[in-house]
Amino acid sequence: MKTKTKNTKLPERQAKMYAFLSDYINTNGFPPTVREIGEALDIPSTSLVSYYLKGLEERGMIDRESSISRGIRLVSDPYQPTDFWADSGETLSIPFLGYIVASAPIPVEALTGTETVEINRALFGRDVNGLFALQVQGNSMIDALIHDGDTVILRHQDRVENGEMAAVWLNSNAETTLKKVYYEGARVRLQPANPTMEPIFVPANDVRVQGKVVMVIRQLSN
Amino acid sequence: MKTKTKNTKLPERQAKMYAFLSDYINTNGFPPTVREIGEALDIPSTSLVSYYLKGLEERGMIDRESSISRGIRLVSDPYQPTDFWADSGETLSIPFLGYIVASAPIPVEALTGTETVEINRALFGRDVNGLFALQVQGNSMIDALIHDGDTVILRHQDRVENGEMAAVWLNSNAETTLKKVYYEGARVRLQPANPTMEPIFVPANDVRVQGKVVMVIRQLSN
DNA sequence: CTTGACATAGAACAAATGTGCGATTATAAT
DNA sequence: ATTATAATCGCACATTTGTTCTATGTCAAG
Repeated sequence: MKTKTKNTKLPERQAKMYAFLSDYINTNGFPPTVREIGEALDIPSTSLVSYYLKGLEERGMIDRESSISRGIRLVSDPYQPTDFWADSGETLSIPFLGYIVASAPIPVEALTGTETVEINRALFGRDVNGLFALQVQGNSMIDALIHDGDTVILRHQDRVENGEMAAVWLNSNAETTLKKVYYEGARVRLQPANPTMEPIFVPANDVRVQGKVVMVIRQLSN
Repeated sequence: MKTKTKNTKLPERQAKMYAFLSDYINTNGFPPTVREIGEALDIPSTSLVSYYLKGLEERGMIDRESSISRGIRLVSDPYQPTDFWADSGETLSIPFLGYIVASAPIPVEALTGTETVEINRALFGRDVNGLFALQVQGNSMIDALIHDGDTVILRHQDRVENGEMAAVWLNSNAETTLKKVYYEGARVRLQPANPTMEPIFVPANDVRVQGKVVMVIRQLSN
């Protein structure tokens, strides 16, 4: 029996819509029309798009000018006409999504914050897409050489290469951790960055990669 | 930044129009309509606005999507968000002195020419003097949660406040290490950043502070 | 004065676009 | 089962909006 693979119904659609809006504005420099949104998200009626749009507006995620075409504005976004990641030449503005704690998955959907982390582009490679920043809370990731208060910058992706450090969600343990990931057939080896610590092994279907760790920044007293 | 009149002088009307476009987009998050432009600039006919718009497009100042409403995009608008991290484009060039290894003191002079590490000024406080960067070699500082290859940024000073992380040279041990420093009378307690590890105690005259750790940056596969 | 490029109106038009509303279906609560 | 609520669909409608076409005005060069 086939189902519609809909685990989350309410926020899912809205989140996708917001993502599309953000993406569209980035690439085009102006917001999409109601119909364009519908086409992109397979919403066949314009009124349904309106419906969702109203929802997003009520949540304070977007801002609209009534009756005017393309009158959508992302509230949480300082709308750079050129790029959401605010690639202003030298500096990258990486959205700061919140905190990463061992006891909860990474808040992927909650990209409502206006906060950003300013990093020099020179520190990154050419691919600066999908980056986001989290601040580590607690010392539970000390085996990844990550300290309480550190800022980690990740690239959102659900698959990493062998040996890359990733934020992974362990279903059975119900926790998020930062480890080097090695796929070894049906199981996955999670290797702490600290070479003096032992790896752990979990079934492959138990890990969910939430993003690849690209950088760790520790700011101390200044 | 401001646009200057170049070899081809931009007609007054078009310059004003470009300014208006920029302003409108920054204010509203989406471009204006032909008629809105007309109203703002006292151009009574839409066709005349089109006329100017075409001119701007031919000059490569704007980009348009034909036939779609508000399909205007500024080609080179250096829009700076004034409210956020103003001046976030500022970059600090921190001299890169070389490598820090456990077995040797920190080099005092910059070695190969003028290598620098580019860091965003926003990440630092106001005092940006005496900063220098070192790259950590080896895993000997793992108790400071510092990984092989990490870049540490230090401020050159020979005295730190209690609890601050510093690069210290231990005379008797003949090694450099990164530890939190606590002056306790005649002796100094060197506390690893990793709270699970035990501190070590050394005579006060045995430690030589080489600099205060201001930041740690770990770059991973990108 | 004539010519011709440039600037300007004005209006008509087709397409694009946001909105409203009734009708239908799904979901959850009672 | 029944009811209430949320989700969904279609479609018509009224504007909004970009384009085009014709006509006119300006002004410097020939």
